[in-house]
Amino acid sequence: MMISTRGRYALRILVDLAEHRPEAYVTLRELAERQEISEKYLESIVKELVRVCILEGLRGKGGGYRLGREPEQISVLEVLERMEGTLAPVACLGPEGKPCSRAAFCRTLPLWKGLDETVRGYLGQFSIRSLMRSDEGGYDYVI
Amino acid sequence: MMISTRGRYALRILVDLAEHRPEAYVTLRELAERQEISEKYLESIVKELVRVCILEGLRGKGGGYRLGREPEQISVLEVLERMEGTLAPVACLGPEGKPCSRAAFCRTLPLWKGLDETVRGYLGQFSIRSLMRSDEGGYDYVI
DNA sequence: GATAAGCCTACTATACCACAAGGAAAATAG
DNA sequence: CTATTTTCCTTGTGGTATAGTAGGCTTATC
Repeated sequence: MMISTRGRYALRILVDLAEHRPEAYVTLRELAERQEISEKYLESIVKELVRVCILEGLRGKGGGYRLGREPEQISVLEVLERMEGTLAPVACLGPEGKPCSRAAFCRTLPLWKGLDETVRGYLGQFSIRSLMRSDEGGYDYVI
Repeated sequence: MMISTRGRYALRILVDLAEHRPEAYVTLRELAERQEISEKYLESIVKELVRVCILEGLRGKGGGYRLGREPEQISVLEVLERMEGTLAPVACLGPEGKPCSRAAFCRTLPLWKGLDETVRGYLGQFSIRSLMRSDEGGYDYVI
């Protein structure tokens, strides 16, 4: 499986926050219940999103989490790359990209480079806004 | 990492076989040495490729492995799907696709479906032939 | 009889995944 | 000031998958 729960849950709670009371703070408990995700596990995901300013956290009563930017300013690609570490199909294209000794004559490297570009190009088209139900971009599913 | 060594090694040895003496049988030892892959580990990969008739094995002296089809008839997508089990980005799109209870209102499912189609569309363009070196003289065994 | 695939079990080592536990720190209400 | 709320932070844990390693036995071919 290419996308782990960390990336998937992150997208889901971001869309949830964008759809429910965008300026208010929503508690972790409320998010976890609505999305049917373990509260403690979700905490570790949300922590990362706060760290990179995609989310804002507020402590104390009336606190919780809200989006750090407008939904259209949050790229699906960025969220997934943050949460997954990398989306690169092979290690030599990853962030720690240690150059492979066979790279000069590797028959498959161009294939992986193209795949990487294809995936990033696809995911780069979407924002949290484009995943929302209210959006008119063809993702309007009837419940 | 999205593509494991099983898929990557499989592609590499298929291209290797396509480039070196396409009609002859090549021993596992020769393949392993040339591709710098552990012989025992490669055995498990090759076994699977024989099982699905992408490779042909011949026992005894003069035996080894050769392609079971022409290089242009072997799809990169097929090889990777065989070796990786699935390329689906999320479990609910995989082969054992257990339908998620949230599918009806899932905001991200269309995203994953599109990603799956994008990846399969990209990889479906390539064959083992298209990964072969064809610009320099020595290795170009065009059939 | 040498060679080499085919098949089998078992074992290690590492890493990541999906979560759980408990407490510290900060904000707010009374 | 105290109690409550809620995030923030560190640590641990069981399970699964990856990437091998090791060895032996069978079968087929030259």
